[in-house]
Amino acid sequence: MPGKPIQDPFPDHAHDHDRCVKEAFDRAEKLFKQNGLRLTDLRRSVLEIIWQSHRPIGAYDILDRLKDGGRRAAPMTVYRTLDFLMENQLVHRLTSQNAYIGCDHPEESHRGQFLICRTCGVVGELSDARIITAIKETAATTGFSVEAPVVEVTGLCRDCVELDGAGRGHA
Amino acid sequence: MPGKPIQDPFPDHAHDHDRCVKEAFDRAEKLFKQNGLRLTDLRRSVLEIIWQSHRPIGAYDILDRLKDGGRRAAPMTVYRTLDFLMENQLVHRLTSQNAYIGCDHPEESHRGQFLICRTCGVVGELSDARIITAIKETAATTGFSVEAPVVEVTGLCRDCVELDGAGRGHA
DNA sequence: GCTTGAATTGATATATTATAACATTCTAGA
DNA sequence: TCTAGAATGTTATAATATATCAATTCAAGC
Repeated sequence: MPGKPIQDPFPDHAHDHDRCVKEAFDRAEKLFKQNGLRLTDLRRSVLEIIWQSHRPIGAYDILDRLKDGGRRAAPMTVYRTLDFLMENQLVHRLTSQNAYIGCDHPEESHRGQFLICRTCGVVGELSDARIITAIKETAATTGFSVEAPVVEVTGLCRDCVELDGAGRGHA
Repeated sequence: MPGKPIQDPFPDHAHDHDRCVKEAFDRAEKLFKQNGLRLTDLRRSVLEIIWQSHRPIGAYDILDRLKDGGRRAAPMTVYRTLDFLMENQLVHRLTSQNAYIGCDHPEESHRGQFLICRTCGVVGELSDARIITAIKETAATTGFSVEAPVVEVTGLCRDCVELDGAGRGHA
């Protein structure tokens, strides 16, 4: 069994998730400092909730967890915070899931392409030039100029393929 | 100015839309006959409403038009009918728009890739093997097995690019 | 420290999209 | 004609998202 490559976009079921979270916060803090943004308690909490797993989470689930954490909150609270985090590329919205996922490279402006495991729910983000090129060139044959490609792919992740889609929970 | 190629997936702003509608119905009738499905008044009406333009239409807008047409209807009526039409590939759902669009090749089981013009709202459907291949192969590098790729691309269509995004209404 | 304006958050209401559950009607075939 | 299954009607509600205005907090300059 080969280990997970360094640059593998898809989190292994047995990876060190605490490290993911720590790195996500480090990146966020750096980004906020650089851009003069405020990393408020609310934003920090929402980001933390989103990074509790590699599964997309819905706005109302985020809301519930905020309340569990003792914070007064309404839907607007969550949506506003999500909008802010998305503007700064710390979070992406998966339109096919009505749910939100953390992004591990907020520095670069991008939309990303997402692999969503049907069984375990884990999401991996790609940034593949070949996919984008194929879309742009195909679109161009009909004169269409691409601005915002949405690519969200459901299927089975490496680990769930091995389990033949039996599935099991994990971070 | 070159004319629109025969197989162009993107409808020209000045195309003969009556012909689109007629052909859509011909295809639907053929499909229903072949598969022993019932092309009821309701299904026919919904299909007709959807084909009134090449722009995606929301379920509640369909509902309104059904009512305008003198039909009693509730949201369920529309959603059930949409589900049926989607099962039979006569209609696709655009997840990024929460809206529905007619499909001109229901014979083949497929998901399609969509070009959505930000300005005029018109949608063109692609079936490009290269895009799918790029997605599958990239996914495979991380062991991910693709089942249902969602590709929805917003941008500017040929006509709106020429107008520099000024836009104007049409079928 | 104080003031002030902008950013952030709170709070209330409502819009939009979609599904659940059960009743009734229609239709094709025995 | 009868009947079973398909289709539609009906009512209620869930799930997702936005609009609006008020209150609070924060950072910068005085």
